[in-house]
Amino acid sequence: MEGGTTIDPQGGEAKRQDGRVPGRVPVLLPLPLAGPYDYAVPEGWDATPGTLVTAPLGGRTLAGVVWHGEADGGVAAAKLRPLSALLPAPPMTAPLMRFIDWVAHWTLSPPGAVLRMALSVPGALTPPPRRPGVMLGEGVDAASLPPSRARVAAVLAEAPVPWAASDLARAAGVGVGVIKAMRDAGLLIPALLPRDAERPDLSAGTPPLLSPAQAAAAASLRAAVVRGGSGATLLDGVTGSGKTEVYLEAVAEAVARGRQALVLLPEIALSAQVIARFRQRFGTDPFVWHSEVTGARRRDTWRAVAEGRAPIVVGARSALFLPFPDLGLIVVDEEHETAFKQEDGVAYHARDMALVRAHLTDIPAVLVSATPSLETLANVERGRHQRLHLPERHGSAGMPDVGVIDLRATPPARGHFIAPPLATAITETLARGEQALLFLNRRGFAPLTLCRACGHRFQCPNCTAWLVEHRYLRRLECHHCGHAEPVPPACPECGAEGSLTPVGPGVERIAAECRDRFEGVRIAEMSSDTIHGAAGAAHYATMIEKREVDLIIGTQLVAKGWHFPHLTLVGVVDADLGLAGGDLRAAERSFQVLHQVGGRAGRAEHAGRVLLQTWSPDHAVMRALVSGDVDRFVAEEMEERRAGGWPPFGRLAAIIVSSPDGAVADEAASALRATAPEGEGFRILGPAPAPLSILRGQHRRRLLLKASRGIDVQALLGDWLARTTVPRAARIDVDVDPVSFL
DNA sequence: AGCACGCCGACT
DNA sequence: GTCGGCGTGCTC
Repeated sequence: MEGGTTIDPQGGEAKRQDGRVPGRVPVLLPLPLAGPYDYAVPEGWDATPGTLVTAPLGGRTLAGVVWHGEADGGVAAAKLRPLSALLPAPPMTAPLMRFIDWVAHWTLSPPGAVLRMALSVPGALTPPPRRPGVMLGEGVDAASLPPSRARVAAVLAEAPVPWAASDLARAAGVGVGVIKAMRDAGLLIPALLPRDAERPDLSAGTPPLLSPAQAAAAASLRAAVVRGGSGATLLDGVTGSGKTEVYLEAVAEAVARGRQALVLLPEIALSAQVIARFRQRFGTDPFVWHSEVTGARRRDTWRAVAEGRAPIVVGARSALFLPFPDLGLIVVDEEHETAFKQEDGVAYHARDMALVRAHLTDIPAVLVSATPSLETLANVERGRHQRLHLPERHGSAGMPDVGVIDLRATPPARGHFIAPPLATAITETLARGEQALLFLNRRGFAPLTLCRACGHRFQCPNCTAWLVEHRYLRRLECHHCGHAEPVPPACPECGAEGSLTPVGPGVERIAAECRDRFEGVRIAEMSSDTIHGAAGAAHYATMIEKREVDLIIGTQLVAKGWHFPHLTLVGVVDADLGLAGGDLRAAERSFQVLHQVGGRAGRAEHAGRVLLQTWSPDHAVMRALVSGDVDRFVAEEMEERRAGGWPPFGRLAAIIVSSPDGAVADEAASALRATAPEGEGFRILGPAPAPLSILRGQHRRRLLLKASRGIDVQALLGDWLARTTVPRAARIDVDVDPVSFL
């Protein structure tokens, strides 16, 4: 619709009623600039909002998006440079542009920094070149050819379209060499392959057999998809209650209506087994998106999403910024996982932003978890989310029997970490021919190495952290910055030989202890040090399933995305580990992890057993795990948060000051303290050194804004930071709704 | 984010 | 006398 024009008294340029000036458009570039830049539109070009363009900036040419809203007009017409080109890519939709602005505002990031996440696909903005293939040459007579060439000709006669050489060779049952030779002989002529233009067929899969409870939940979610419009639903139920089947029905409904569905998973849970469930349900692989999808695959996937050819995308948090033209549903599985929180760059929480994108797109969202976050439960209480609760599935083994081992009463022997009751349980389990799992969320052999002669402790040169011994690699590693050094033969401080002592356990050390204690035991050590990629994971899964392993010793990696049918005992080596540090969510998170890893125990016929080694068996987390009274734990935890004004009943934002120079960091932090706003309903806490006060060579200080829910945190922070001048050499990062307090 | 411009140390 | 270190500032 053409807007009428008025005269702009300032600039003298004709301005239409929509605020846009003919021949001038705002363009958002994928850079951390304060906002869009204005460009001149060459005569006859159609540069409506959302159009992907290239534009000159300084000496280079960048891809960007013609933004919505008014051109800023503050830049003189004479200074404008013309757009370089219109990109042959589908335009960005209005809801995605609004989403990008929203995320930028929420996180106090420049909008261009957010756009960068949506355009982080080099090469995808122009269509890929069509790939070469072959067709049958004119007048080629199959009858006159030798047998293998004749078979190729027959295939081409049957389907006279361009074929990729490899596909043709396979179809004809010949080697690619034959195809090549025929092409060289002129029997086959080059022909470009058509572009992928089809949405894959999703009807070949197997619809599941649902329990009545599942069917009811699925019907409810399907109805929400059919109805359209925004609204979030929490789908919860214990492991094995069949949540995945239920939300896959909602996905099925969305794609059956020709729309797209996005399923977000924490990166760690994007295992081959999860992808396989989608394949089984829909008969074809979903489009997968995460940080390790690179190169041509990444480009093709982005393009397929943008062109609407990708009906189902399963991805990690960054998939939230994909350019879906017709998104109909967003599912966030493992909703409680902290891996959804992006810490560096634009600090956003993918679960929360998924709710925003769904709202702005006017489509439903589903949050899925066996142990929902308090944030989500609070939203259910407030009536903002619906809740669908799945009961335990009929005929399933039920919850494992959870017990604590009080380390005060029955401590492990000196230099050991497995207490007698756990050792006994392992022995019994293995004697029955069943498998056991020992969980310890700590990689390496020992988290600290010290010299018995002089007390020297090995510390990271770049971080406030101990170096972790990795015995197989004979290295000391920092788990924060990647620094690594060989284990020295003598103490670097006092020169004593043979005096270095490991302190505390990591999974490697637990494995060593088990090899000593359980004669002939076959151990699988599972951590990010031993499992590389999907193939590695599959290898372990097969080995365990075929019972080539008796004892699994693993980090958090074993907690998710696995099904171990012969596993009946889970031992948690240090159940207190996650509770240290005074983190706001330590108890909640600890409960979630232990609940999840405990869920690995048990098989179809009978419940498994979980043993928690702890120094504080009376802690609320242990009591909740033992009693299985999750509701009570949640209620108590909620009450504590409510009383203290903590999230989800109050709001937090962290202001992180960092500098290579500690004094500069202090100075900047004091400057912020001095200009800190004061008023009703909020407080500024700090500055304090961050628990990891030096990280990757950066000295860090933290301030915390704690506010009641009515406070406009963004406005408060924006104003505060604008008023404050900090030393050049200091960097200020804001993390709204922080998850980590490190 | 790049890229240019701009002032102080080790080289021919 | 220069080459070049990266601090600071700008790009519609």
